[in-house]
This record gives sequence, C-alpha cells and structure tokens, in this order.
Amino acid sequence: MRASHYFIATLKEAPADAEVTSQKLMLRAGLIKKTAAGIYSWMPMGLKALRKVERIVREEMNRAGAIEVLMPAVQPAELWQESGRWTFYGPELLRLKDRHDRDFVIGPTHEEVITDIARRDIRSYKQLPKHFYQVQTKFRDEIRPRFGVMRGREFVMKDGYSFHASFEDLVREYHNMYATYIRIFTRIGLQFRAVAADTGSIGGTGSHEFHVIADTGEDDIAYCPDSDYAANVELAEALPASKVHGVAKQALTKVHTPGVKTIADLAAFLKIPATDTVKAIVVEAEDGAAVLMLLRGDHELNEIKAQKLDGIKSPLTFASPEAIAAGFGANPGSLGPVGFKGRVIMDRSVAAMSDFVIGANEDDYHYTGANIGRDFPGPELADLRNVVAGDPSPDGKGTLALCRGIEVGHIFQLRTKYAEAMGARFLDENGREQVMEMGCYGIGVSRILGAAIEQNNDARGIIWPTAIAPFELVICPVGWSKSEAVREAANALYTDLTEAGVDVILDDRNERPGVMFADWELIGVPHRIVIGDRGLKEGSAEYQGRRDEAATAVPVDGLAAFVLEKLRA
RNA sequence: CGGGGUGUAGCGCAGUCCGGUAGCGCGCUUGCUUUGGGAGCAAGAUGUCGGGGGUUCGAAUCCCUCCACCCCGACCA
Repeated sequence: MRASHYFIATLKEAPADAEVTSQKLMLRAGLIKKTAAGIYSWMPMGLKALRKVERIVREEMNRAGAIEVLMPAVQPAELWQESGRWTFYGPELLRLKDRHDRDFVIGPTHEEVITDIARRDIRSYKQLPKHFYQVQTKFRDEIRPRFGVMRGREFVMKDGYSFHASFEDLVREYHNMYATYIRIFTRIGLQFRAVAADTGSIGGTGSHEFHVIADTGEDDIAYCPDSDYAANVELAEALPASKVHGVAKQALTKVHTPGVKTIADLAAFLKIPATDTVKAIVVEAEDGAAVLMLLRGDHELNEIKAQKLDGIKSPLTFASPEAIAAGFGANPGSLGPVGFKGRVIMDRSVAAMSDFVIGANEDDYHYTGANIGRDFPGPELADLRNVVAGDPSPDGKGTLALCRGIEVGHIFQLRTKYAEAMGARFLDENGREQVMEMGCYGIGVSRILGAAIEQNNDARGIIWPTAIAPFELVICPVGWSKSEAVREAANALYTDLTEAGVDVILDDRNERPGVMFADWELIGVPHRIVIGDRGLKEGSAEYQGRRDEAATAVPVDGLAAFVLEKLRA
C-alpha cells in the first residue's frame, strides 16, 4: 500500500470526551470515528487491524472443528418470548417494531436463533455434536457506554454455540474451546489470564472468562502468583478463617456514638482498627423478611455469593428503611445481631473475632466487647465477602493477589437451559428422545483492539502486536520528491517486501521526516525502515522497531532479507 | 432514572457573568523558502454560535423549551 492512496487522518489532540488511553489513541490515530454514543465507524486503518483479529479467530475456530454461519442481527420477538428472555432481559435489549407493528429485537446474542435452527435441522444423535459460530455485529443498549470500543453499544463479537448428545461430550468441547481460546489470545499477542467465572443468570455448571490484564479493566480478578488459580472476585472463595475466636475478655458495653454512620466513622470515633468492628447489612429473604448479614468491618459484601444462599432473594435486594426500622428499631449505621429475632448469617471471618464492636440497634449507640455465643446466638456461617489481597488461595497453594482485567472471552456450559425451553431434542441410539446439551463461547473481537492498546502503548502512541497491526512495516523515505536515489531504494524495497507477502506501507506523501515519524508512531506500526540520502551515501538504511530506543544502520544490500528476518522474530 | 456539567470552524479552546453583529492555537488552501523528529514567511478559505420559541432597536450572551454529548451514582448483565 502507498500512503498517498490510503487514508491517514491523525489528530494532534484527542476529542475532549475520550477517557481512556486506548480510546484517545484510536481516535487520534484515525482508526475509529465516533458516530453516536457507544457507536463507532471503523476507518480503514482500524478495520485492517479488526480484520486481522477476525482472521486469527476464524482460523483457530475452524481448526478446532467449529463451522461458520451468519445469523440475522434483527430477530423476531417470538423466539425471545419462547426462551423467556423477552421479559427477563431488561432495557439493555433494543426492541423495535416493523411496519406491521410486529416486535423485533436487535440481537445482543444469538442463543435463541441458533437453538431454533438446531431444533429444526438436528433430529438424530448421528448429527451431533455440532458447533456453529459467527463473527457479527451485536447491539446491547448499555446504560452508560464508555471507554470507546471497550464498552460500546454496538460491537463485533465472535459467538459460537455447540450442541451435544451428552454432558460428557459438552465437557469435551468445553475443554477444546478452552485450549482454542488460549491459542487465539496467544497468537494475537495479548497478555491474558483464564479465570473461573460466575455463570450468572445464563446458568450452567462451568464457566471461564479470559481477561486481558490491564489497570483500566472493569473486572476484579483474584489470582495466585504461585499457582494457576485465577477467578473473578465475584466467584473467588474466601476460605474459612484458620483460627477459632479467642475467649471473651471484655464485657458487653453500650457506648454513645453520636453521628457515627459508617465503619470508617466508627473506627475513627473509638480509635480502633476497622478489623475490630462488625458491619451489619440487611437484605430481603425470598418471603420478604429481613435477613441480617454480618461481615468484618473492613470487608465488602459479595452480592453474587449472598444471593445464591438458600432463601435469599435473587437478585439481591437490600431491605427498605421501613423494614429495617420495624425489625431492628434503629436505622442503618447502628444495627447489630444483639436482640434481633430474625435470620442472621455471618461471614466466616467474623467467626474468628472476639471482643468486637457492633451496632446496638439503637440510633447513635454501639456495643463494644461483643462476643458470639455469649451476647447473641451463634448464627449460621457462610462465605459472604469479596476476597482481598493476602487471603489464602482456595487451591491451598499460597496467597491471593488482585488485579484488574478486561474480559475478552467467555466460555459457558449452558447445559439444557435453551434446548429445554425451546424444545431442541434428538433421538438417541435407543430411539429415545433427549434434550440437547449446549455450550456457548464468546470473544469480544472489537474489544480486543482496545484491550491490546491498553496493554501496549507509550507516550508516542500505539505499539501493535505484529499479528494485528494495521501494517507490519512502514517505509519512510526522507526527501521523496527530491532524491531519485531515495525513491529508487524505497520502491525497490517496497516491491521486494510486497512480493514476499509482507503487509507494508510506503509513505510517499512527501512529508517532512518529523511528521512521518510522529504519524507512524501514533498509529503504532511495529517496524520502520527509513531511507534517506544521508544513509544511502554509506550504502545503508535504518531500521527501528517501535519499542527500540534508537535506529540501527542496515546495509541496503540485503535490506529485504533483514526485514523478513525481523518480522519472523 | 437521580445529581452535576458541556454544546462556538475538522480538532482543542476563549468570548456568555456585564447584549452591540465572532476570535485564538492546531489543521486546511495558495505561493516562496525549507527538508533526519510534528518547519518559516506571506496571503487565504471555513461558523444555521446544538434546535425551536420568546424578550429587545439589536441575542453566542437574557428567558422558556427541546435535543445531543460527558461525568458521578443507581439500575441491569
């Protein structure tokens, strides 16, 4: 490609509404243009990178035995009513009516459509297993789209759905996809981690997310530096405390704590660490009754864990101020288990505490010296909190650390949720009708570009992994219009590399060197050759990798061979 | 949905309080000079001042209303 025939539209300043690094750089480099909130146009340079990601995904999916299809973006409401998600999904699902006043949705995902296809065309165990996938634009009407292509409303996703005659075969395919995803993200050049994940409302028994490790990620990941363990904090188990609580030394004492509403207030007022306090959170049971949950003051309630407990309303619902006043006789900030008649659930780490501080169920009063068993009945124990750095790893191999991740892939064992609801059945070897087992496997294709940039950039711009760079190499001739020798050398190299299959761009715009360098460093092309009269006099050109501190001289003879060697490295 | 903020040239912004007919930097065009890290000089083009309505002799500026976008939160996966 010659730059004069291409479209290069870099900006010195990023639009004011861009927040994160990848978004600013993608806009400044001219890879994308914002068309509406959370909706972007892909410009030539950005589309080129997107296509490279898609290509790697397709190659690896095909290699793994999946078959590509393309399903409609616009789907009839009937399918969503059948699965139950028409009512369950909420406003994130973009709904519309056609001219006949019939309801449709713009697909945020395709379980319904693919299940409809499978139930019509697959009738025998002999046709199973099958894995269909597509690369397609999805739409989710996010309340607050942000971070450019990392959390857009419209985005490109690879979604695959597998159908099986048995659970065992689903598990086999799940492992196949797990390995395939590792291949895909490794080929793309991302630093990533597979983490155990909550299956959420989609249900199922097994689920892993693939996260690109980056500080701007929206998910908290707990991992063990000494082992393979990694899990979304939503799921990571906080093990029971190793020690039993000590013997009570203090008497239960009611103290006046005027205006103290939070644990931070309480610790400051009493001049004690937050670890000596217990926080009380009141949620609703399935029957609407108030349930008291106790956590150590410095810990956070994990809502996913809490709502999974028997009898607790899901999604987790905090008790209303009226219900709290009725059940406790006090307002949040002064609540505790002493004297409370309802159900109490205590986090495992509270069990190790003694002589702690807890709300007295009277506004502006707390108890000090509280002890389990002596001052209130020993309640049921559960894992209620988010793990924190330093907690023991659930696999018993060290302690946990925390980091942020960008979710770029997710694999689920869906089991029979959709097949059951929509009647996707087949006849087994014995002629008996069975419900198909399903798996689903997603990759956020457009999000990967943002994630890759979050992970690979510097003050000058993007630093693409070569596998997904818009161009692998740029040739920058200095003095293009002036020097016949420069033009000849640059054209010769361009021809050689093009014939060798290198994705190269020749910057024949006749720009000043500073402009060229700044543009290509912003765009993030990983390899650069500079050809100028100064070097040609010595018979040399210059090579500089995007991460290199300085350029190195390379003899013009054998320049193409040198570049090919660099690209292969 | 609640709270806050912003909308002026392609991008970044000033001007709005205190009404008088729109400006700066970058970018763009032309010419000359320059040419190894975002060039210099000169000349130029580009605005429904987010939309509509109102007040006024006169509105970017004051009032009403609608819209878009952003931030914080809530909600939702």
